[in-house]
Parts: sequence; structure tokens; C-alpha cells
Amino acid sequence: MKYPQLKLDNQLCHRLYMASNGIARAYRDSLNQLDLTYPQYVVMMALWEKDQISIAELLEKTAIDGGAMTQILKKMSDKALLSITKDSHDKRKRLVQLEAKGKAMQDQAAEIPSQIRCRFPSINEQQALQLIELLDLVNSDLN
Amino acid sequence: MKYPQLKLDNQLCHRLYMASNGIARAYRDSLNQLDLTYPQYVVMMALWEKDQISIAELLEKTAIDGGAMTQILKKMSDKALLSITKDSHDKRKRLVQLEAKGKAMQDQAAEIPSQIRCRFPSINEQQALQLIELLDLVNSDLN
DNA sequence: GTATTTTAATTTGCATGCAAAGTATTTGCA
DNA sequence: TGCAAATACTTTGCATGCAAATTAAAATAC
Repeated sequence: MKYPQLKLDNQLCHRLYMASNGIARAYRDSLNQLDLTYPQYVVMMALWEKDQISIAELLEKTAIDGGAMTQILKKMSDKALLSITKDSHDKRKRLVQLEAKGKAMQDQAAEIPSQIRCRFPSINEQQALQLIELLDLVNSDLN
Repeated sequence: MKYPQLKLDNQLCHRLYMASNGIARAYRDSLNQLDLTYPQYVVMMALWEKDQISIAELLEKTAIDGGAMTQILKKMSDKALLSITKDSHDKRKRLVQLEAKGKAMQDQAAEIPSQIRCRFPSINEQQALQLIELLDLVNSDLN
């Protein structure tokens, strides 16, 4: 190997790639029970925190791609989890609000984090917090 | 907010999601110059480390999905970066080997890691190593 | 006040990630 | 030996992530 910096084992990015895909995979069983995909779950979490927000605000909170968001919201609207209305003050904007089914789902979803936590016994609480701190540093350099 | 464990701000998974997508985005400019996507770059790194390996071995090293790998290798083969041959000892297997163009690309690729490193000034070397350690713990619990 | 620019979303085309089904081969075991 | 399981891949269908083009409406400029 001519260049050690090209070894897969030295790539932070590849570990992130594996961890991100792997954790999303770990959520799958729990989310299937709610008939949600991972990005749809992220949208739900954003709305449970703050309902009645514009799509732009939802994009900012979730960091989901705009093009994908249109499709995701359409599917979630079809499932009666939320509805989308035009903003009367600014007709460019559209507002997203939870429907009854979407609000009710929150109680079941509240069980998910602890279910997922069990799948990662190698990491203790302190390490999890440390990981969050470091990822926040990475994310602060993005965009 | 009824359930603090559902706050986006408390989700390790969401930070991983943002970091993974963001870093892949950071690679894009550099990789475009080599006409590679990020997963294709991962395949190249795996092959620069060890050439002439089966697709199964490539899947294991890269953690790329098997179904996607078929398509990725087809495109890379079309670009003359590599070629695929049947294993004469086990006709189920196919062996992947670098072509001249793929081998030559390594010198240019060797510049990429430092280019990417510059995009993350908020993280120092020690923190990067710590992040790698923690992600290895996460990944050890996967699958 | 109308033209230009900016903002908010949607649409389109391409490249995965993933699950599930399908196709060859090879193993293993009765 | 003969055949059911296991292996190694490929294919298919669906859901994003992303860039670029498009549309509609609001904000600015002149």
C-alpha cells in the first residue's frame, strides 16, 4: 500500500458511513411497527417538538433533502399522519401540521429510543455523550 | 414536549445521519474530479489495499450493499477502472481486479484525504482519533 | 410601478441502501 | 450417488440523497 492515508482503516468517513447505515438499520424493526421509514420518523420527531411549521423550517430542523422532503411529506399525508396547507400570508410557503393519527403515534414512538439503546451495549452513557459532542463539532463545520 | 427522549436534539442517530451525509457531500468536489461517487471511491480504496478479491470479500471490506455493489461494479467496469472475471475454482464467485486506469488513479486520490481534512477545522487530530474509537464501538455492536 | 432578484417548493434524473425473490454452483449429508 | 441446504451473486421494487432545472410568489431595485 503506497499511501497509508488511503487505507480504509484510516478513514473516519467510512466509519461514519457504516455507523449511520447500521444505526438506521437498527431502527428498522421498531419503525416498521409504526409503518415509518427513518426519515419519516425524523419528520415526526420534528413535528412533535413543534407543530405547524413551514416546510423550510422542517428542512432546517431535519437536514433532509428538499427534493426528498416533498415525496416524504406526500406519503405521510397519504397515511393521514399530517396535512399540508398553504400559508395565507405568504403563498409560496406551505405549513405542515400533525393529524390525530400522527399525534397519537407519539406514545408508541416514545418506546423506541430505549429499544435502540439496548442494541448498543458496547457504549456507555458517557461515551454516548462524548460521541454526540464530537459529532456536533463535525456538523458545525458542514455546509 | 411530552417525551424528552424524542427530541431531535437528543438523538445520536440524527447527528450521525447529518454527519455521514455531510461528509459525503464534502468529498463530492474532490471525487467529481476523478469521476467517482463516494461508494465507488470506497471500492477503489479497498482494491488499492488488496487487488484480485472476490465480490464477497469486497462487500465485507466496504460494507456496501450487495445489490448496489453489482451496479457499482458494472459502472466502474464500464469506466475501465476494473474488470471482473469468473473464479475458475468456484464458478459462483467473481474476482475483481484493477485495470491500468484504476491503478493510475491512486496517485491523484492520495491528495484527497488532506483536502477533506481542511474542511473540518473544528476537530483536532486527537478528537478525530477519539471519534474513530467511539465509532468503532458503535460499529462493533452492529449486525 | 415594472423589471430583476430572491425565496419556497416541486420536479426530474441519477446513484445508492435495502429487502426479497431468483439463479447458478457447491456443499453436505443421508 | 442423489438431493436438500448453503453460498455467491444478480435482479427488482421502493425510498431516499443530491444536483439542476422549473414554477410561483414575494421582495428589491431603479
